[in-house]
This record gives sequence, C-alpha cells and structure tokens, in this order.
Amino acid sequence: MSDVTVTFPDGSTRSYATGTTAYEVAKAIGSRLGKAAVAAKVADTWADLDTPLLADTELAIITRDSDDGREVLRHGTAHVLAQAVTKLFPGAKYAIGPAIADGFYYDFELADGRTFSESDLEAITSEMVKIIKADQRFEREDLGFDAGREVFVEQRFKVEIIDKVSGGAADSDDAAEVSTDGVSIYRNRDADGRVCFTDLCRGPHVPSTSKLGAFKLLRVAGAYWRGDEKGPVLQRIYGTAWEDTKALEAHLLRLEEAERRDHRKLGVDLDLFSFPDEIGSGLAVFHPKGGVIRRVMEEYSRTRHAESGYEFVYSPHITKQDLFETSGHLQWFADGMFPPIEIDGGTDYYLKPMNCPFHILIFKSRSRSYRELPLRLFEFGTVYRYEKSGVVHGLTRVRGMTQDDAHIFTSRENMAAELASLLDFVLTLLCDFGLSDFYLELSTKPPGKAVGTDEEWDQATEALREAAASKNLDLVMDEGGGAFYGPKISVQARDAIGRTWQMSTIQVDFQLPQRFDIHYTGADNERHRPIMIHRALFGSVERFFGVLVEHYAGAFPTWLAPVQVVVLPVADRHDDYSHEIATSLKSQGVRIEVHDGHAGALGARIRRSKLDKVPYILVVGDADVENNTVGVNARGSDQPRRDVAISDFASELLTEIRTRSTGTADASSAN
RNA sequence: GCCGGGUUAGCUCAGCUGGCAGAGCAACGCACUUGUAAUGCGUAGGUCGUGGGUUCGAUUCCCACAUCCGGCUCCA
Repeated sequence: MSDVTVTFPDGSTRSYATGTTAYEVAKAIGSRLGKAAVAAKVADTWADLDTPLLADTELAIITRDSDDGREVLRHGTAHVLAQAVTKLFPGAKYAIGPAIADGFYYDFELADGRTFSESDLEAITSEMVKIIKADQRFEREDLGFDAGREVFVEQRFKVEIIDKVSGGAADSDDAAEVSTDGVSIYRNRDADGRVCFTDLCRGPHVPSTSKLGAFKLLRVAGAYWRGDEKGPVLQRIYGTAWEDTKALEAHLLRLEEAERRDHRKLGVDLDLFSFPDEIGSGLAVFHPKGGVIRRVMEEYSRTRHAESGYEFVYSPHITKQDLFETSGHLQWFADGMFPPIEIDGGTDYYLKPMNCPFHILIFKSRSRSYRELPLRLFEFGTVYRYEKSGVVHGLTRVRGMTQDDAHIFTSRENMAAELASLLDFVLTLLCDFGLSDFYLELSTKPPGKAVGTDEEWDQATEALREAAASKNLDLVMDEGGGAFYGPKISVQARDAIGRTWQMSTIQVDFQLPQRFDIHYTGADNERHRPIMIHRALFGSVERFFGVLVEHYAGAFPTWLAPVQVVVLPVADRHDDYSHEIATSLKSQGVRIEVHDGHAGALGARIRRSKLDKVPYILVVGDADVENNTVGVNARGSDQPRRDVAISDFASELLTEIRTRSTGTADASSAN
C-alpha cells in the first residue's frame, strides 16, 4: 500500500497509509487532539473527520475550542434543534440554520400557522438533550440537484434553495447550504441505524451528536424568509453553543453583564432620562442628572469644534416642502420623514430629518470666495425621523435626536486633505470620551436609491477610501449602504465589553451642491462648484449618550459625572465643616452635594451614593474638623483613605477633572 | 411595518381556574446623631396602560388602540 504525505499547519510533514481518515491522523498525533477534533481542513477546504486522505495534502485538525471549531459545534447544534422541532411539532418545515456570532439559529414554519412561545423552549431543550445522548452519527451524502429535490420533496424551503442554486443564482447565503456542482446532505442515524433527520447542508459536521452538548436555547423570534419583508414570516429559535459548559457559563455571564449595563435600565436607576408615553414613542426627555452629562458633552464638543475652525450656526426645526424637494429628501428619504403639516390649506411644512439643506442656504446667502474655504458650519441640530414602530430602541434608535452636525464646503483639490484631518479630529474626540478601539466601515452607492452618476460616486468613494487607509485602522466594506447623495465612512467603536457601536459618519457629497446650484469664486475669477462633506461625530447626541452609559456601566468618569463628590457629615456637629468644603469646591466648578444625617445613618448614606455611582464620597468627623482633613471613599477602590488633607484632595480632584481622566472607567470598578 | 411576549404604587414584583388589590425598596413624618454599602416605628400612595365587548359581577375572558421588550426589516 502506498503512503500519502500530510503537511500540517506548522509546516511539519508525516506519512500515512493512503485512505487514512483525518480523524485517524488526529488520534495518531495525540489522544487529546483526537478527542478535541470536530472537523478538519483538507487543502484549506472544510471537511468531515472521516474524510479519507487519498493524495498528498495539507491537513489542519479543527478543535472544538477554536473559532472554526465552535462554528462547527454551533451548526451541529442547529441541526439537533431542527430534529427536535420536527419531532415535537409534526409537519414543521425547516428553512435555514446557520452558526452566527456566539451561537446559532434555525428558522421554521410550523403546521397550521402555529408559533413558538418561550415556554416551548424547555421541551425542545429536553428533546435535544435526548438526541445528543443518543450519539447519532452525522452521515454525509453528495447528490445531484434532482436527487436532492427528491429527498426534500416535503421541505419547500430546501427545494427553493436547491432551485435557486442549481439555476446558478448562488449568493453568499446559499453558499452556506450547498455547493455549486450539486448538493450535499447530512443524515442523522441512531445506534440502530435508523435515519432520524436529514438536512441540506454544506458541512462539515462533528462525527456524532455526542460531540455536542454545551448549549442553551435563548429566545424565539419572527424572521422573514430570506430577509424579505414581503416573504413569509418564519419562526426563529436562537441559541448559543460552546466547547464545554465552562465556556457556555462564561458566555451567559457576559450576557448578564451586558444586561446590567443596559442604558435604558441605568437611565431609570440613575435618574438620567425617560421616554414618557405621553410624549410619544422614541422621544426622550433628559432629567437634571442626564442633563448635566449632556451639557458637559456638548460644551466640550463646542470647544473642540471652535478650536478646529468650525463656525456655529442655528436653523429651525421645520421648513416648507420646496426645500426638501430641491434637496431630494422628499424623493429619496420620504419614508423616514414625519408626514407634512398643512398650513392654511396651502403650503406644506415638514419637520427636518437632516440639517444639510439649511446649512447650504447659509452658504448660499451671499457670494463666496475661495479664500473662505473650507467653510465649516456646525450646529447641534435637532432632527426628526419617522422610524417604524418596531425599531425604536432606547436612546440608540429614536424619532427625535440632536446631531452634532457640520457641513464642510471645500474645493475638490482640498477634499482629500480635509477628509484626512477630519478623521484625526473624530478619533481624538472619541478618545477623549474614553473610546479608543475603532474600525472603519465604507458604505458605497445604494443601487436604485441614489442620485448622481457612477463616476461621481466612484470619485467620492475613492476619496473616502484613501482617507481611511491613511489611518491604519481596519476597513470593512458595506456595499450599497451609502446615503442617497453620497458614500460614507462610519467609525465603529468597541466599548468596555467588546461590543461595537456605530458612532461618527463622514459623507462626501457632490450632489447637493449641484441641486442647490451653489458655487464660489476661485482665484482664477471663475465660478466653481464646492464639494460638501457631511459629518456627525457623536452621530446623535442621544445615541452617543446611550453608548457612554453602557461603556461606563453608568459609572461616568469624574469630568462627566452628574454629581462628582458627596460629603457625608458623621454627625450634626460636622455639618458646618461639610458645607465649607462644599462651598469651596463648588466655587471651583465641582459638582458637590452634602447629605446630612436627615438622609439616614452613615452606612445608608454611603450606600445611596455608591448606588448612584458617585466618584468620590467624603466622610468627615471630629478628627477631620480638627485637622482640615477628609476621609475619601473613591468609587472602585475597596479601601477608603482616612485623614487626607482637604487641599490634597482638592488638587487631585481638580486635576482629574481638568484632564478628563477616564482612569476609573474599567469594567470591574463599575459597581 | 411584520412575528412573538408583556403592561398591577416612583422602582422591582406577588395576585390559582372571573367575586370590590398586596409586599419590599423609594417618598413623607417622628424618634435615633451615627467613622465607610441598608436604624426603628409610623403615614401616604393604584378607577390594575386606554377604550369597547361578554357576564349578575372583569385586574382576571374577548376585540381594538397606545406603549414597552425580544427578534426580522431598516438605521445616527
């Protein structure tokens, strides 16, 4: 018998008898590797462990604790879910069941229009556990398209997928299910050799269900078939699966942590903002404590913009219809706008969904010289967008929001330089708020929903790409995700627990300058068309606020905290001294409160301020009055400091505020 | 907008199959004057999201609407 030479990822090679399977190779290398193996990559292609090696090849064993391995486990668990559902809900049709970040889902259509409820998950879970214990083998078979249709004659979604792929219309979604030269299916066979479940699947799969197990079903949801709003609504079950129960538990703990940081919950607990039903969905009011944070955010932003050459403008919230006809909003963005307000049966007025047309009119109010460019017009502009009822979400998706919006009018020649310095500005501003881990997303022309020629779009897209490339950050493409008037770069920021949020957007626009026919006089005494750059750095103040709440888990750095210091007199006789401290620090701009004995026992007052996440609690008693000292109980430290000279505390505090230190921002100190 | 699940005091939640509503915390009052995460006692607070319907009787069952939550779609 001849041998095959196998090359491993580390470059080493070994010889095996022809026909040896990937699994046998893994076992031969070590019993631990054999146990951890869930699939293989043969010549860089995913493969099952029982794949025989018939020629010299590269081979990588995929282990259960790798990203690839977890994907295999999740996909396998999705199959088990589908088997359980088809058993418990006779007549159920199964559609697609991919692995996703941290988990998997599977979409079903139940007989007679039945739907899942959360209470079904328990029974489904028990059934899944049975299947896993039954140690069913996953068996692959490759079939022609027609044979595949025959296997799934009862499963209309599978047939639809096969039809679509066999017709050559494979898109990325389908690629997850089938290959292009036929289809592969996986059968689950129990110990008696009985076929329990068959699914259309590209694979690879674990050899048997007993390799699965650390999973949890999380929730049920409706989802459109193929994501098509007009298509049938399927019943989706989400779950998560991991290499072992320890990893599963850790993941569930992370979910709890995310829940604990939910800005909607913290907004109530910390008395920051609310969404009164009486006002309407997606319309927030900021309470005094939230108002402090927002004011400090806005003031700092204004300062930075002033330093960076922006000029401040103001514009109204409503405008006549014609303005949005000219801008193209009524043609391209009407779905996102509130219905018109009719005045005297004549002119319609609209709430503005964007600030750009107003800033253009300011540019247009008189003739402009090239010497004025780049002209940077900034406004905290409040806009209103009609968001569909199901999509409003806390402060991150609202119907009324304030953008830190600016429009930069610049020459074509200067555009690249302006974009580069703008990106710098964005990133440093976000860093000042404690976000420092970014990647960029480049959104291109939305097909069928855009104005302007392909050439103009290409030019604008290229300019953005160059600016992004110069920043040395990861750049992700978002094809077709641009606004109707131009492509955009979005800055995505990762927060303290690794979630990403869309923050700033920068958009290049050749269109609106044309539509409004704006121009400037160049050094050559000719008229030139300026380029517009739209940009919002917070995105919206509301969303940014919400993201900061979650990033800091409500424990804002001192410069942003609504109450920076609370002074607690031990007894009534320390009240005067407490107020002296407060008055003195207040005069230096510190947000400080005294909570005296009427607020309860000392322990209770400390607890109250801790729950409010106040950065510094000062406890003062006889010794402090005597020596001009304070006891400092800092947020996040478990040991209070005693006998700190008040002057020392004050200078440390003022420095921390002045430098906008985010030193107390780490996740563990958030309690 | 679509699918599913909710809506009981400021907050967190009890309230079995219909029979005129409860707790803890918070608020307020009194007492307590306290050295680093909950002092005690008392008081007040709800037309059970809104409007219809069924019923002798609805917080409870049905319908519509509002609103929230989890997703889908869409987005700053």
